[in-house]
Amino acid sequence: MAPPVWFDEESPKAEILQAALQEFAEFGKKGARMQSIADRAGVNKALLHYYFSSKENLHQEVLRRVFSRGMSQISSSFDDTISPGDQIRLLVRNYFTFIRSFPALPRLLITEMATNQEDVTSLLARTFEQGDLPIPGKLLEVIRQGITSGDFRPVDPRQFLITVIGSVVFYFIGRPLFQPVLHITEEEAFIEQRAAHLEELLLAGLERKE
Amino acid sequence: MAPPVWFDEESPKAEILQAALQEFAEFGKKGARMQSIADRAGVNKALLHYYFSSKENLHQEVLRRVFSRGMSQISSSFDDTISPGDQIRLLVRNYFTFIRSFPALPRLLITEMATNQEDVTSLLARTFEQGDLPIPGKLLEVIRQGITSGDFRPVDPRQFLITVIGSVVFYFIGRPLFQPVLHITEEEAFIEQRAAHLEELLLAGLERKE
DNA sequence: GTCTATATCTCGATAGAC
DNA sequence: GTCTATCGAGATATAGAC
Repeated sequence: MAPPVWFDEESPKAEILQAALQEFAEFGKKGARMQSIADRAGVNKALLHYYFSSKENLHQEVLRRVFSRGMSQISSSFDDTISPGDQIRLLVRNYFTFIRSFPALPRLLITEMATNQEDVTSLLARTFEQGDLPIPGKLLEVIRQGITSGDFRPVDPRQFLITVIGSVVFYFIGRPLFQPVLHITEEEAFIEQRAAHLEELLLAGLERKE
Repeated sequence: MAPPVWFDEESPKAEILQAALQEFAEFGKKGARMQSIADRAGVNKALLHYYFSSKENLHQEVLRRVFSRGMSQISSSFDDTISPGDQIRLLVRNYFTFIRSFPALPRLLITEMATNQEDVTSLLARTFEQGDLPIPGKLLEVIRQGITSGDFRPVDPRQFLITVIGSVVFYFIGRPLFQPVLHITEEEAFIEQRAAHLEELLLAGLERKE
């Protein structure tokens, strides 16, 4: 699968950001090489420093942009006119589709969460300040609605949120591992199936039994 | 929470392994520093090379030991005399408890999966050859049982497996992030609650509605 | 703004005394 | 077996020409 284009301007700056995104997602902050980023971007290594002054700073810039971009994309997942159950379905489906469209993103964030907790936390905090995050804000709200309307079991929305993100994201992190171990032959089909599986399983787990 | 002791012998070798485990879990293979491992272990840096010759090799040793240790611990989760539903409950509960007892483990493996896929894959392959892994082998079997007995919906066991691991593991990866963002004040209680939540949600999602 | 050349630094690894 | 001292590779960062 060809890497999706996130920074598609034709300026060198955009090329560098795109290349850096790839490199960081693949090797993590420490593992990434400035030379390699320069090569991918087709520019000189010194230019990276001209535009972003340091590797540290470049990394911050990439995270910041990808993150806010991702958030706004998720926002479109909500539709107040449908039932809580359908809203959850829609959200899971859209979140899955979004992550699928950029499978390197979970790795980028996970690696960051694992090694550089403060950075991500402060990044999140800053994003929070700029406006409401649909996740978790909106999701939590929908679950509370479903509980009061009697559609859902009385689950802790925070727990459910973590479960959704974890189960969606995890496949794309462990992908190269699952393929051999679980004998996944046709991956495209398996991924399609996974979207449906999560939608069904998570909703069934949430709904009250009658 | 104090880091659990995995290599509790008092030999320098064990001290180094324990320290390396912490360091690798925190920073990944590339990010880990031999000097820092030596400091944690309270030994000289040269000793690391004396015992393990290279960073690469030390890393391999840590992964190998932790992994086989973890696997044997999970094995005790199965009990053929109870219903498929209860077996799943038990498995989720035990798996959760195990991960909880060593929260650095997910990070160790995830960081590895994210940046160094080949290493983990080959490690898994080798573990496979030595005998059956309870996960996935035994879990897949239980699910198939439950489906034929009519207790479970006809889910793909592989999908369910990924969902279980992902949702259990994810909290411990993102922990430092969730606390501020989700306003988790009493973490011990939240973790207890999470075990119950996963048990309920995953089983409810799996069971056939009547 | 973009390049070449080079300085500087970090870190894994080794040599050698004890 | 354990330490001190140091080497050398590889990477970030900068100086300076164009």
